[in-house]
Amino acid sequence: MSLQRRRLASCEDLTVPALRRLQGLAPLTDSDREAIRRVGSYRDSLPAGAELQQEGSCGGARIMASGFACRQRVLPDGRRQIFDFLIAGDLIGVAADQPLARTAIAALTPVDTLPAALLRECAADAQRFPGLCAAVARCAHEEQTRLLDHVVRLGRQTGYERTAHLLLELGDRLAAAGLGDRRRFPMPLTQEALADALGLSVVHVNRILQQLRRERLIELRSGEAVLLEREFLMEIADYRPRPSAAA
Amino acid sequence: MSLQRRRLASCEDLTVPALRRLQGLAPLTDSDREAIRRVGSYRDSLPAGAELQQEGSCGGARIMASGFACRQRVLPDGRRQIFDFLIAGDLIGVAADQPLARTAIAALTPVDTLPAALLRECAADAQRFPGLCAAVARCAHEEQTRLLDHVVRLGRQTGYERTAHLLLELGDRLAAAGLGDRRRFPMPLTQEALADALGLSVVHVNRILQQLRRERLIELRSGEAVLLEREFLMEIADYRPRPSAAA
DNA sequence: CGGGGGTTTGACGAACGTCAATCGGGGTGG
DNA sequence: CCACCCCGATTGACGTTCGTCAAACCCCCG
Repeated sequence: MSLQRRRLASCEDLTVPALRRLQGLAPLTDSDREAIRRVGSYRDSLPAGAELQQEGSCGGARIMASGFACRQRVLPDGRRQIFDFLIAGDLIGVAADQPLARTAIAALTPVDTLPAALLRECAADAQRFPGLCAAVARCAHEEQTRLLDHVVRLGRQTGYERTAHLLLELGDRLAAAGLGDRRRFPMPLTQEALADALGLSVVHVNRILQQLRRERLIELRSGEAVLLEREFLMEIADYRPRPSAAA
Repeated sequence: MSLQRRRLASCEDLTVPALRRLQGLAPLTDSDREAIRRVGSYRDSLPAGAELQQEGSCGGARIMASGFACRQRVLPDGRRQIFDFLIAGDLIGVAADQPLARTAIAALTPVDTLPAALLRECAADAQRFPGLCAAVARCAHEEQTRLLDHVVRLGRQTGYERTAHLLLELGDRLAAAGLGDRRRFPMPLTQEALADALGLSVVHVNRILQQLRRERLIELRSGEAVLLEREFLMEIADYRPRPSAAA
């Protein structure tokens, strides 16, 4: 495995996105926060393309600290379908019983994860870590909600609508993780990754992006996306942010 | 609501499909079986088109006794996406916490359901009803697994492959519920329902079915489907039955 | 004998995929 | 510093899949 584990200097705290994310899902107590902070002493770095988890087997619990990954399935003839993207603050293998949690996971960019075996224990102890438990449940919740949206996108929207919808969703999620805001956020995904998520070909995704640019609805360059006309995009895509609760 | 509740004559036992189905999911004890049988004293009959549940709100717990229903979402412009079909023996609103369980449910044919509030309580009491609990969990499990398969179908398979895949899945499920076998089973779904599940237009579904018929891979008439070349269809659709466990 | 919902068919156009070539930028070795 | 290279982005040409419109058909049922 091309995995690199490093002890962290205390200055670079990779638990920040996770804290921010989980706090957005449920109110956290001090002990909740402390439990999350404790997992931040090591990180595992993986290169783009690495497989974080195989389908079926559920690896150890982890927190995404940086980079982009995806849940995916690869067909025998090489076709790939991406179920969902994973970004900083997302939990892996904490609510490990459901099928969605057992999909294969692959790194789309270089990825840092924090091994979080502790979290799994804490998440089973609702007495001492009420906020953490709620947040973990809500995270699985949101994943499933996104999967439902994904089905509608793939089944009943055009490529143009799908693309707009996905960009809006990514913007909201990244903003919730503290990476940029809903209008402007990091977008290091290749058009191939987008295509495999949207059920389109790379060439067609490229043309759709060109069109969105020509129409001055988005900008997309050097790893950053700008949604110039966010409101209009929301209409096009029939995008309605799902309530994420908490405060 | 166009709901009709009737007391049942003891001769027509509508719990049979549920018993058969749940037994296939987990070994049942006598008390498990008894709990299931007890819900069978009333049935609610709904006509095709009726809404069993609205999106978001999770109605009372029920067991599908007969007929076909579906989980669905309708877009503001009228487009509809079907997430999953519900058949005899399927549980509704028992594992009510996950988003998938809170989708809208509509009857596609006349449907009988058994009000099963009792079941929800039993399913929370793992001491007295171990098999029931396991079966309920596994039912939710299978639903999510089917949703993942559905995403792959919609995103990465052609209409032809999708259709074959869905027919195979329906055959396996109906056989597990004791309705026909995997080669020959009831198929009262309209082509419009198939289209809304497969993300295709009615016309295109019709042409795909015509082709499958011309190629002598299936027969489909008067509410019954026959998979003439099941093995070959499985290859076409890259269909692999998911392990359903138990015995 | 109508009527209505579902199915089937044809004609046409739009959405999307494939193939292939080119372009462009960042990294790397000389 | 520069040439090279590689991966991803872009573009054009062309073919297929799939959607839409509209009409006909069929069957079941009242």
